[in-house]
Amino acid sequence: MSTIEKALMLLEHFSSNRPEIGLTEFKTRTSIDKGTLHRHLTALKNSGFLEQNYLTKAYRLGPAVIRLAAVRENTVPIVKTVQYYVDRIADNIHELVHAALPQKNGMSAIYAKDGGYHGVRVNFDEAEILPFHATSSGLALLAFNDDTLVANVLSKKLFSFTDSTPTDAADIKANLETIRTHGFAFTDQSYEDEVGSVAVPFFGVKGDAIGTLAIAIPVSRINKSFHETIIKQLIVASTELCRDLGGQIPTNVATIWAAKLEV
Amino acid sequence: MSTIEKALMLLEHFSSNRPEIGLTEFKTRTSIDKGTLHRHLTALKNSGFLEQNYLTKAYRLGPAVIRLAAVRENTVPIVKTVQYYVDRIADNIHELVHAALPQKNGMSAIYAKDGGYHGVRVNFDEAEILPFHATSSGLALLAFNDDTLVANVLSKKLFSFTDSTPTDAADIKANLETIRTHGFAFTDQSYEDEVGSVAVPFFGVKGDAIGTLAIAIPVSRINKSFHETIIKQLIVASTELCRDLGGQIPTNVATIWAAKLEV
DNA sequence: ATTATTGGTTCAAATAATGAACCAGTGGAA
DNA sequence: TTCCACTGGTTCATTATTTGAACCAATAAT
Repeated sequence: MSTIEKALMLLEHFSSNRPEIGLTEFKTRTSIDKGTLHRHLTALKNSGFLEQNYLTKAYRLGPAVIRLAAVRENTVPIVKTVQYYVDRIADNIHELVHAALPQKNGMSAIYAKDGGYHGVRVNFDEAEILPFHATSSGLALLAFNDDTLVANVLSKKLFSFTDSTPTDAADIKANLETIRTHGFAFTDQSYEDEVGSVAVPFFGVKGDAIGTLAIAIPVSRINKSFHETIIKQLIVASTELCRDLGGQIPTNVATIWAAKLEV
Repeated sequence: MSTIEKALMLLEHFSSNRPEIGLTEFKTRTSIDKGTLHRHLTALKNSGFLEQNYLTKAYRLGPAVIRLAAVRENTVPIVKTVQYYVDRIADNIHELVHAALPQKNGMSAIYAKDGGYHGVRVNFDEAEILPFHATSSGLALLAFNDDTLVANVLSKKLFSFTDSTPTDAADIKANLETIRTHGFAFTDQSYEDEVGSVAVPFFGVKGDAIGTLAIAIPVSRINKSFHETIIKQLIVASTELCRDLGGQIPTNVATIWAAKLEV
């Protein structure tokens, strides 16, 4: 792996829950040598990707990422486009809805809205990395993306987050096949206890999954008819979203989805 | 310079006006060897910072920057905070207002609003790099930031964008001194012909300039009383913005600004 | 006063980056 | 069809950078 990739991997450790990370914490999290780490962090700082809390010396993300995101969003306005649909679904079904994009080691929610007025809520950390194998977003993306990504993900150690996290590569492969025939993915407490989720992919110009729309619900509130409602909402939204983004829904997926909507 | 920094410098070439760049175009723009370039671009692609147009093979910014910007904005919500003030000023004075943050080689507008209903408008490319020495944003930031940044900027070749671009280091140093005593910066067609601009800094926790609020106007519409109005608006907004961000206005600046507002 | 913990630095050894020359595919132009 | 020019991409010996164990300095805790 190149030095560049090693350095950029460091940025993956930041999330809304962990906005600042010191040198020593990086060392424990990555088991990279302190000298090397310091050099990399300094390089990222010099490039504006990190800045340092001048009191604690801990590193946090810098202003360069703001500029780049603005350019990216001007080029491919996914976030802006996605917001409309997430809001709409959240308002309709009164649950936590989010859209996520694939990153190197999992999905990252780029926008979320909790349309709920329930006592029990799903806790959600925006911009956290959601592992591919344990979340409906991740599985939905894997199922409709390159096989190379699947192979890559399954070749690594699959961490177990709850008692229900699937960690067997063969099981997951079989599940992906099921997801492909159903046109959506769902999980039952595979990432967090008491939380289930449903996700559909949305597609890019090549007809490959470029992101997902998903809903997370306390398992206590899931039942069959609600499940069906959710899936229909997701399918309709993803279809419109693909149109907005100039993406192409693969014909077999389009057929499956059309059938789901008729029921 | 480290390999990491060299690779990350490549990302600076992207802007809203130039969202996709191919290998050969990179080569002409950077005069880095093609082999090296390809390795770097691939590393950035593997890390999610770039992706490739599958038809043209040109590179564009990838989804990783979206996630990082979301984390950064959750940590330090500058963009969101700044929008309110930019909008307010734009609505008041009916001109093009923007807020900018320092990057490695210049300022980058993170938000802009054109409050104008004029026939003549200032053209503006969001997320473009605005050179420190030729724009009021850049000068305002230099004047109220570290001397090391100033030295760094002035040590490089100062490109001339118009006949009025200041390119003499001594002249600029003198101008920065003036800016410090006035509490704001202005330029007259130093970056684009027919366009003048005024900028004030806003400050971080250490009392150092961390960004700027600025207004760009066709020179034909500038006159003394309008100039004064603009400066007052900028000063008030920056003061409130610093409060919102937990920043500290250096006492000497606060004194100068207070005097300006009384006139 | 002592120890543990933080961030940061050094320099020989190990490794990865470099770049000139190469290959392969595509789109005209003769 | 053939040729040329222009893409993006690859190779491998040479070269330069990265690496990491040991070190330093400053601060916080005992």
